[in-house]
Amino acid sequence: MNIKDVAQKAGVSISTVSRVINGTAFVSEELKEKVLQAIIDLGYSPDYLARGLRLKKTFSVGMIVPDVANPFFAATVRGAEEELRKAGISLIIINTDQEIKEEIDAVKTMVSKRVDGVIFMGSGQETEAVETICKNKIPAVFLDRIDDKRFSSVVINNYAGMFKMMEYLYSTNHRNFIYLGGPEHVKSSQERKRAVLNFANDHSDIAIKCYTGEYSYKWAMENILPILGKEKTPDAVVCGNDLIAFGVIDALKKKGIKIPEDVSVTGFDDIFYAAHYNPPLTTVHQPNYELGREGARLLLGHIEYGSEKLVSKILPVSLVVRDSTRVR
Amino acid sequence: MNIKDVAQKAGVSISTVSRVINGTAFVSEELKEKVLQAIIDLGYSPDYLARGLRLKKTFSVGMIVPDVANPFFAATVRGAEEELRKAGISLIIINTDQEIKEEIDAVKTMVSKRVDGVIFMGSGQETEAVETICKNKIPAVFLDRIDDKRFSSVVINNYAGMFKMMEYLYSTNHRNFIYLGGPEHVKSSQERKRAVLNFANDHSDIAIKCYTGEYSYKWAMENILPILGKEKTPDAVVCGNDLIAFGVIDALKKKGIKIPEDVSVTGFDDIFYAAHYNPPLTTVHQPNYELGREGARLLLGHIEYGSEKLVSKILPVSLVVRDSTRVR
DNA sequence: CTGTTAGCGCTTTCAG
DNA sequence: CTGAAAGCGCTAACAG
Repeated sequence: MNIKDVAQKAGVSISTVSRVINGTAFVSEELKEKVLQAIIDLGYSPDYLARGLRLKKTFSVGMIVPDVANPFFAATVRGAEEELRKAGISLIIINTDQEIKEEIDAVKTMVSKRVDGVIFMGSGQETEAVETICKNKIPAVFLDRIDDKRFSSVVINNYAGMFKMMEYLYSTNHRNFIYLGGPEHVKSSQERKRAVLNFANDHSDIAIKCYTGEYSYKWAMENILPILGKEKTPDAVVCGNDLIAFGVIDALKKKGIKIPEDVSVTGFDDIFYAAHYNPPLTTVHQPNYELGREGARLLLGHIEYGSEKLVSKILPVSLVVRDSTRVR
Repeated sequence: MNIKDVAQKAGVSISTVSRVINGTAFVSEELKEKVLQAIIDLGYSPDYLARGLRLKKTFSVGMIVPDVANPFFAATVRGAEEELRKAGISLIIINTDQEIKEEIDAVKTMVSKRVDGVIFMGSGQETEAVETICKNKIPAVFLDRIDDKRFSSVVINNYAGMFKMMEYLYSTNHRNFIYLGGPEHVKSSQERKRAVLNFANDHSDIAIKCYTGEYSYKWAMENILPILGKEKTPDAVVCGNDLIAFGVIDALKKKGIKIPEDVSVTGFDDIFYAAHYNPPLTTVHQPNYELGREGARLLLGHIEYGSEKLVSKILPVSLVVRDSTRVR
């Protein structure tokens, strides 16, 4: 079932069929009618592979993401897919678990698939992967991670978010902090930590201890107690993201420590569950869905208009005060 | 940059290059060496479009899913992607929000993209979409929805899960129920409701009222209070899924009704947040990740081995008792 | 063991 | 306004 069959059935040439499908040239009403009818009769649908081969376009973009099962990334994927679909482009996703080898493989796959562009949410150590993208001149936009002058990116204002959080905690009389951050090599993680540190530096009455590890529930769960063991109990445990905060909360609760009565705990991301956790989490809201949308839009700009203009968009965040913190 | 360039650089014919890439025939060590070197020097990677056009394969499968941003589906997508990736196949996802029109469009896109297969999580009313899949002879497996004799499927044992829940509640002296279920036309929803009804029928001392709507937090939140207004307060509100349960919990809490002291609330799905909700939710655990994996495996069987054998796999579920229910 | 060649289904000159 | 034909990059006969 191909364009030839349609042409035959309609009694025209294949070029005519192509022309009515794509509207690339005028075709007399009469022939157009016949062709359209033949297409319906045969249930024909054009082969995007062949078209792509010819046009050097695949009408698909790849999204490289740490883990779709993580609610944080899921929303971003959804935003991107929706925006792309509007433009008639489909989304291929690959999960990397932030592993460098997987990221490289993912990019190679994208290259072979000849995707029209790539949306990349990387580990922050994706140098080889990035080089491959560069070498193959694939339009790409980076989300909330690396900041590489050669690419467009959209990032969330991690620094400002965490700074706001510190301001709030300070204003509610928290002075003694433990900071539990994400991986050292991840951009967002660095920014959040930098904000905490800078704020602390500006206030001589603040005491703070920083630990970094993974952006995960499990890591926090396993490490907060040992850490707490060797520090004096803080006023607040400030966490690099909500998952870490959840781990901290659960570990502390199990230990009989009350939140927020004994210690305040804060997160970052405001994933869906944050509002419903026990206790509801004070955190920084970030527009994940928007992140995906904006990324897709930027990429579309590069693809459709071949826009060479690099854009770095910064999405604003906002503080959400709930019940995991209290005035001291 | 194509196979011809490589051939030229290596001083061999394109077929030789093709042969070393695909290992489809013996090539002398000498030439193989040269070709491999040329590939590296040029940074060549084969064009899957062209290969696909020739082979009539795209090495990609489509996954049609209501909403990746929904944690329930996200895990399934992840499971499928992982399994598929192992087999060198990539995953194209499309969100439909369970809208029939979107489902049909999604299938059409898949047809045009000539995906090697489709994993479908539909609304339950996807007849036209299904017909299109049939007509185009696309290998497909259905997940947790429709049960159509023409396709393989993997479903979660919804009936057994909800039945277990009712048994548990009955054994803990709940007699008066309100059931808040998902959409009438969704298979999983029907099964869950059927279990509730059957159980109730077998026990003359049970009183129950059933309401159905959407599998969503919002719907539950908006509807539970009006419903409660016209019924006498039940021992338990049994919900079609966790999202509904969350909505119910939040609505009741806001109204000052205590859970589980005043009324027990149960969910279904055991999404990540269920364990951390306030209160932690008694629910039925289902293996979402496994669902995706199994679906992918079945599909791979159909694609790779052209297996015509239809398989219907039923994944077991288990009851998870937490703190949103109490013995009465 | 290696090279030549014919398509896969489509778009797009180039003629008419 | 319409058709014939070339060619996108690749694989797989077929011939040597």
